[in-house]
Amino acid sequence: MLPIVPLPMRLVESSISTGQVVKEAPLTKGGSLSEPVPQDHRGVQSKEAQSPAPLLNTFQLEAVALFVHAFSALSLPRSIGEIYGLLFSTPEPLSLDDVQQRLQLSRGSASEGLRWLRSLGAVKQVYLPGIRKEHFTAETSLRKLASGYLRDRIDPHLENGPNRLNVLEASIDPASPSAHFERSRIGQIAGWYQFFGKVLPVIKALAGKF
Amino acid sequence: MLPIVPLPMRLVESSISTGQVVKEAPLTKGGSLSEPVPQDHRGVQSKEAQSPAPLLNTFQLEAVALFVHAFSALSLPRSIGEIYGLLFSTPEPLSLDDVQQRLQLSRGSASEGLRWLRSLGAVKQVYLPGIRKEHFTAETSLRKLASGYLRDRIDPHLENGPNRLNVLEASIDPASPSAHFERSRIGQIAGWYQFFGKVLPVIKALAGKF
DNA sequence: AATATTGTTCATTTTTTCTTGAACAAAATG
DNA sequence: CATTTTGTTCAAGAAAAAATGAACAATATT
Repeated sequence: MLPIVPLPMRLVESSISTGQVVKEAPLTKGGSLSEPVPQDHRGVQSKEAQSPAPLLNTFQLEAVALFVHAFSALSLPRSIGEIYGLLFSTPEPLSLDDVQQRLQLSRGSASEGLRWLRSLGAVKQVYLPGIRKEHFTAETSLRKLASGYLRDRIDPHLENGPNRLNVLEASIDPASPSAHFERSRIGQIAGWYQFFGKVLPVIKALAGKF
Repeated sequence: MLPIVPLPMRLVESSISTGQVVKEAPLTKGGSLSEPVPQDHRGVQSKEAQSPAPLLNTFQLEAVALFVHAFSALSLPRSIGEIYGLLFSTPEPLSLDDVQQRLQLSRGSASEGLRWLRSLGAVKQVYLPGIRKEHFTAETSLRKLASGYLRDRIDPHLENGPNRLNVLEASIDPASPSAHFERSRIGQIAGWYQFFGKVLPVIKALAGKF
């Protein structure tokens, strides 16, 4: 129940404890992200991989593993972590096709994952002159990452706060012996909302320095 | 994909927008948590419900709905939110059986849910003299709630930080043209860890005041 | 305008997570 | 020490979430 510290490991298994660098890629069909091809640290070929192995270098593999793991702390899907990790660890902007091919994702996952990351502000579009495909890079400013996440996933909950408190208040039967207790609970929740209203801006502000 | 603001609604549907108080309880078999029985705001009968309807009063129903919703923001299962919501909205300590019956949960869910909440520090055991069953109440101190959550779900990730950075560092091929870029990325991540190391204590401290 | 390229949507399938309930363990009672 | 009461565990089923891939839309190219 409730994996406190989930350890996702479908595409890539981090070498964090072993020292080895690469494990396997148990995909439905596809091949491994690292490959037979021994040491190949070319950058990113933004067009087509020609013969056998479009792959990730060891740094990219580890980065992907790291972000999959970190994102899982927020219960975000593996594909999201993979995409962000790849973009984060790659100097050049990548296209949808690049992402899809290198991570062996479906087109749908790559598209929706990129869209989600973009809407959060975790991925930026880069316009390359003379190139039709959209390209993307990772946003690495903690301020933007944090505020995007908080804005999309937390703020909406807080905005409903006052309304929710009213509903709770209205649900109290004044004739009930527990009415007093219930009102005190509402006060408790109101305090929590205050707390979040105070602390979220602080977090966003502090994040600006990193 | 990724419900930004999920709206769980299996047992209880909040009346937040409509003004009505209670909807339905589409359980596999069980009945509604509120009942035919019109207005019944008795407290909590800590022993056995005699005839037709062990139920929640309107305040409890709304509280359960609120916490199910709030917990879903953290991707916690509905049963957890229900249990916490019930304990939060009930003056008297409740036993495992109380919880199970009132929320129409399985024994397993109630037991594991309570255990998880206890381990987090969100639920306290209350020893009642002369009563064998363990009884529980909700912990409402934000400091305890927040620090328990952060301790269990976030801290472990941060503790691995240095190790993960080493792994990343080791994965860089110094001969690669991207080695410089990769090192800068590692610096970036190191900064993030610093940030969390700074901000988490601040959060815990601020929470102490609520 | 026909064709080719690029990107999104969404019904299905697959995977993961949650819930259930019965079997089991532990502790107290008579 | 047999029995009852209380609580946990875990295999199996149900539900929810995520991934897939083919159909579709939108845009650019010739």
